[in-house]
Amino acid sequence: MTLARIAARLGLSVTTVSRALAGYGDVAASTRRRVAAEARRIGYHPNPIARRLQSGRTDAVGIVLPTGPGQFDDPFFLRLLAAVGPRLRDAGLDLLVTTARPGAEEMEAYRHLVEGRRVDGMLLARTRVRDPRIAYLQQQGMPFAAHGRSITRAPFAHVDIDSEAAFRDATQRLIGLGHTRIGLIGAPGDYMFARLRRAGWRKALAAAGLPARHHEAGEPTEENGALIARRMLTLAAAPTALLCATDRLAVGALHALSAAGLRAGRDVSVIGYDDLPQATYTDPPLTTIAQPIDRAATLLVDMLLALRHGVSPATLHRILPARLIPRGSDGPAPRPRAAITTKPQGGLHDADTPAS
Amino acid sequence: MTLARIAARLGLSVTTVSRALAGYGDVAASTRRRVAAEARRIGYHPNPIARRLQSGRTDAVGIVLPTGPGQFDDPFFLRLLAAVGPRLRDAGLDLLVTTARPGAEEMEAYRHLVEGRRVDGMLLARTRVRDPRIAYLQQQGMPFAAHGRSITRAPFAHVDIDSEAAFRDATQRLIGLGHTRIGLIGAPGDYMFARLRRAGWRKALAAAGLPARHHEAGEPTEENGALIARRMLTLAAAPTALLCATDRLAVGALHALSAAGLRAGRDVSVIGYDDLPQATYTDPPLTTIAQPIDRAATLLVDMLLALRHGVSPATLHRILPARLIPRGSDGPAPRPRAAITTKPQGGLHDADTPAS
DNA sequence: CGCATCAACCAAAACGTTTCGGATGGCCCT
DNA sequence: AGGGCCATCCGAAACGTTTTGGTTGATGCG
Repeated sequence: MTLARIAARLGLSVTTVSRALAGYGDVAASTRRRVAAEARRIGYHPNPIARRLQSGRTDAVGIVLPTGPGQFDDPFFLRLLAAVGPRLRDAGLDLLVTTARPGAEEMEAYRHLVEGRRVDGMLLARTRVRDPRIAYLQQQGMPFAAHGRSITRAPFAHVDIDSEAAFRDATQRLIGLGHTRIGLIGAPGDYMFARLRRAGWRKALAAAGLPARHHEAGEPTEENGALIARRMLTLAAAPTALLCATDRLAVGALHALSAAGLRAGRDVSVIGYDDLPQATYTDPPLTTIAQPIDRAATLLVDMLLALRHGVSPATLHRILPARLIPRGSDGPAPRPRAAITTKPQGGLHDADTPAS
Repeated sequence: MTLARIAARLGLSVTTVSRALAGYGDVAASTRRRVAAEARRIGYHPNPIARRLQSGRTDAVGIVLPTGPGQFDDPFFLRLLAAVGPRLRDAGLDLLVTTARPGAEEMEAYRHLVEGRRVDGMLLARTRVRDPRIAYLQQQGMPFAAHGRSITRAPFAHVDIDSEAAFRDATQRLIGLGHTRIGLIGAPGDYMFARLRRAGWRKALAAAGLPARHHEAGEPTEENGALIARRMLTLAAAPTALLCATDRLAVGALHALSAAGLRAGRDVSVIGYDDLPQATYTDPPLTTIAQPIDRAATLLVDMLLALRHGVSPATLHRILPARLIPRGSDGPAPRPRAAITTKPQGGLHDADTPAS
């Protein structure tokens, strides 16, 4: 199983066996063949540990999955893993996955991977506006590529989705459908994606001369979606359309609507973001925004490889467009008064009870 | 950053520094303190690669995530990762994640991890009735713990959920509610879990003297759930209850119901399995079966640790109970003829069109 | 014939750790 | 004084690879 074994059996030195396998020119073709044959015969696989010790690289990249309320089964990360997996494989890189709750535990996980010299590259996602992870990695000089932007002094390699444009377009679409009171069910403002989506929504409203009232944010869970939708719908001049920062929020919002006796897509329009598999199967099917996650994953890995080849992070950044997928949960604004009349104050609470 | 550096600075040998840090008794307390102080000062972290080379272990475990149609964003795996992460961390084990489509690519992924000596333990999930991965790992002598049973010659470490009992109970519950035609929307029969759930369903029906008609299986996606439900509901004596092997299938089934103008929980009962976060937010909320995934993850890691300590796989197996979570998608069987009358043959197709 | 050139091979060092088997010196005991 | 014991320390080997800087012997050439 080792070079030494092959060398002994063939009466060669370890050096020659190593160089034969590595394809160096200074070994006779006949010898190379003998070595290759013997290696295949005994099922030789180079010991990656020994190789790493000698090369000083780990050929592994790390990623820390956030766990905890509202995060831990966010399909986004699984999709990212699935997309990033094959590309890393092609590049001969292993993927080390750690889980951590955001906060202290999270930074400890990064330290474990970085200072513990377990990886020589990191992937990170769900960037925050000021992201301590990015600051840390930069300070440690650890190469990394991020899914998402952030506000930093020094540039860093990243791919992001132009979700600002996506939300601007979605908002304009709703405005085009006659909506004038468009609420935003957002995600916490320290997430960069949340901020961008909010900006898109705000700008579209501003451009149309409409006020950006009705904004509330929460961790992107169905529960929060339902909670916030419920609150918005009981407002005096309730929104007739709800733009949601994620599909999970949107699913919750849809639930709140039907519990309140409102028909999504008719009484109130709802648009989400992510295009989860379930989005096709809500009632009505969810109009949502799909992001090119495979493409983003490929780019992220490419950037990581470029960084290892010494390319400066400053040149490595790409913004990809998202795509709106019209389905059934949005539609023309209801006749001005109708929406308000349809919304029964008490009905909300009635409908709430049996569900609990 | 190395032992040698500390040794040089302190005028000690590498051996002594190593033993001081490792807590051996043959180093003076004062020396130990000096070493510890210096290590902290320069931020020493032992190089795991060097350690691995010398110990012959990798202190890493691997898991291969199935990707591909219907699999790739199955929240089950993310939940498993999240649950297994902290336990592995506590045990000082790294987690290496690979992705692969089931089939040839999958076995190659296992070979990469095992023969490439990247891990010294494997976790595997979604076992199949005859599982080539298990056969391979056993033949290679690689320790592993599986989530799920399988039919093998030699015993192997595993945790499983008693989903047979769960499905038996769920079926009995439906029978108790007066249902006599209970369909099963299953998963492909080579998945062990699919077989167990089907067995539970069958046995409960047999015990009640009811026929086990209406069974069809597909990869557990919403789409297949909808497809199969649609087909079953157009049958002559259509089932009044649909037991689904997973929540994703159930979500699809719910969609098919409402598209056909049938009310879930009244006209047709639906029960799922997994308790996905969305399950609370379907319309009506999905009655489902929850599995103790955290507990299973803990046990899996414990088993892996036991295996490393030389415990025989034969003693390592646990079956955990699942728990039915009643919500709104099941209810009393409709009055005998009513159900059939309510189900409009043509309405199905009508309802189908706008959704596509 | 003597020298340069070239093809083919190899010994040894290095990566950073742990561990085996001592070595050293001080102390107590007889 | 001599022996034994103990506390403390250390040299060297080992893990398996890659790389550096060779050596060897044959061939070509003037």
